[in-house]
Amino acid sequence: MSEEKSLNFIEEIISQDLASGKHASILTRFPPEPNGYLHIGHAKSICLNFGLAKRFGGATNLRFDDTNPTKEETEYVDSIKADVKWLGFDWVKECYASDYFDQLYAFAIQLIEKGLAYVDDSTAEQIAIQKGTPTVPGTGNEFRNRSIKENKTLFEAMKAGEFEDGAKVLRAKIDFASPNMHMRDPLLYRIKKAHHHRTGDAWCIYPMYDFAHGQSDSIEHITHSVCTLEFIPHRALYDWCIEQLGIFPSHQYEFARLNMTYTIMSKRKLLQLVQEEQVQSWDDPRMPTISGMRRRGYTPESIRDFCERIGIAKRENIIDFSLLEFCVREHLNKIAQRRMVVTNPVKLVITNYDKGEEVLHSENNPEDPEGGVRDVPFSNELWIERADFMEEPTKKYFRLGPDLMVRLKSAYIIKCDSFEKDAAGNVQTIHASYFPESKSGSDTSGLHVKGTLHWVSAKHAVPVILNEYDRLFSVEDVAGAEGDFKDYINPNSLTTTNAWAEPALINDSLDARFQFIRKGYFYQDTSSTKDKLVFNRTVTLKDAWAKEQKK
RNA sequence: UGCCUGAUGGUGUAACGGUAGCACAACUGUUUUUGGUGCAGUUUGUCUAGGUUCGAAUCCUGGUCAGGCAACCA
Repeated sequence: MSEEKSLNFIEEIISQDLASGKHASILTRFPPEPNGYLHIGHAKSICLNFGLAKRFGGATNLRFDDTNPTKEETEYVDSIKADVKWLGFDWVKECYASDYFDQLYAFAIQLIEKGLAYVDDSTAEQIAIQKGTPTVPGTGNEFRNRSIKENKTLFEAMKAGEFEDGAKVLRAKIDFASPNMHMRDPLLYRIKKAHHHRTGDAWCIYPMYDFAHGQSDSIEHITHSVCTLEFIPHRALYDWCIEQLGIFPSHQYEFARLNMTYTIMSKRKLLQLVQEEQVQSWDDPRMPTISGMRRRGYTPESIRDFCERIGIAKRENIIDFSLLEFCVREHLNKIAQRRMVVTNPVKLVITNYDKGEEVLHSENNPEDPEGGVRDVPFSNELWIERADFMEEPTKKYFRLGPDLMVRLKSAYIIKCDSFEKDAAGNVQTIHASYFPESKSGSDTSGLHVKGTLHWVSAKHAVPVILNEYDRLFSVEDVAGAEGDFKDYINPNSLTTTNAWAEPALINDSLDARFQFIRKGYFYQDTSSTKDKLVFNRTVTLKDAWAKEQKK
């Protein structure tokens, strides 16, 4: 018997609702506002909502919460759809709150007729003052006593465009003494003479979140409406609207949103980074956006795995970025094609190699026996990493140095005989001799070495550009840090370098995943072309040597 | 000094009155033609004070701490 994975608290509720017959099947929804690009926090919500439906045999709607025309754009709608699809999920219906504007308007009229909503002429400031404070009850005002007839006439006039923005609002008549601020006569509709990305200029009044979200859930017969913790105080109002309107009783459940170390999860701040050109775009590979992560080389599988591992609960959390990195490494290790790329090159001459050149073979993925091999040209002049040579090797240094031996990956064991420096004192050329009988795959030399280096043949190498990324911010808890979050931007979050690559990369497919041996996982950037290959580093390899060096 | 949430190793997350488990991180060892991978192992935890009980992370009471709650945003 394998142990079943325990249910999170929402799965617990659903399984009880199904068992008790409260619902025959479930319907969830993912309800983004199209005012920005989706980020990894949304991925958590997407995996939750679609995952719930998948697990319990239900379905999920994609619904755009587009009730604020001044912030929303079609560009965002398109990117959101692309991101959800890329993550591997399909919605049963594509919905828009704006599709319900007529229905929502009718609901408002219904409330007015029940004496539960009124038109208020107060200014925003007056309304704020009259609301009181969390510890002091609100007062309300004379507009609260308007007749049903007058309210209806006024609301119709609002819809007809007879008033300017801000001149009037529609409010629910609930309770100014409520300890829940959201129940102190919340706003239902406001006037905004703005162009909507879908309804154009058909409307000049738009419903507030609280008068759109729950009703949209209800109209679609959403059984379990899952949102984040900050909406807990809204639930009373959510339920109030549904009850007063007598419509399908959707229920809201709340879980803690995702926070991660060294990054931010606020759409507003993300937008700021884009607008102020701290990053290049929404899909800059340093961004925690789904599109940024895609461009950087993260796989949908690894993001889904991550969302599975972080779990769902109600307590605030901040997840180590290293968990995400673990997830992507774990997947990429299994699927990435191995290639050799040298970034900071130094010339290695094999003095006793007189064959000129030969073609060697190297496995594409040691994790995958079926992965096959590729041709790798070898010659007497190679590029190796400068960091792989030390004039005066320290203890535990397994690489090259005077009289030291290493294996060249998939080639031969070599021994360093001498080296030359330039005028500035930098090592310029390393001379070595090779052992012909140590050839990979048919090694009869009996030699054993601790280090294996990657290399490229100098005359066969092709130039590539590497974008190597570091964390976007220099502190763990960016949102919790004092002052402006932009003060913590890591100035070295992007390093672009020129490198030499083995020629196989030229013919590799555009969306292939690579591991550049001993360097990390890389993915071709959207700007990459055959003439100018550009790779983004998705994530480094674990580096035990770097840790050792710090000691 | 209102209301609402919440509190389990460094970080997450389980345990539904009965052995505090799992993952990541960290650290050992081992394997390895990637200082990668794999494998084996180690370290670290129930906010606090009482109470109920044979037995409490779990139930009760008080306290402490953290977060949220006021926008013509969602």
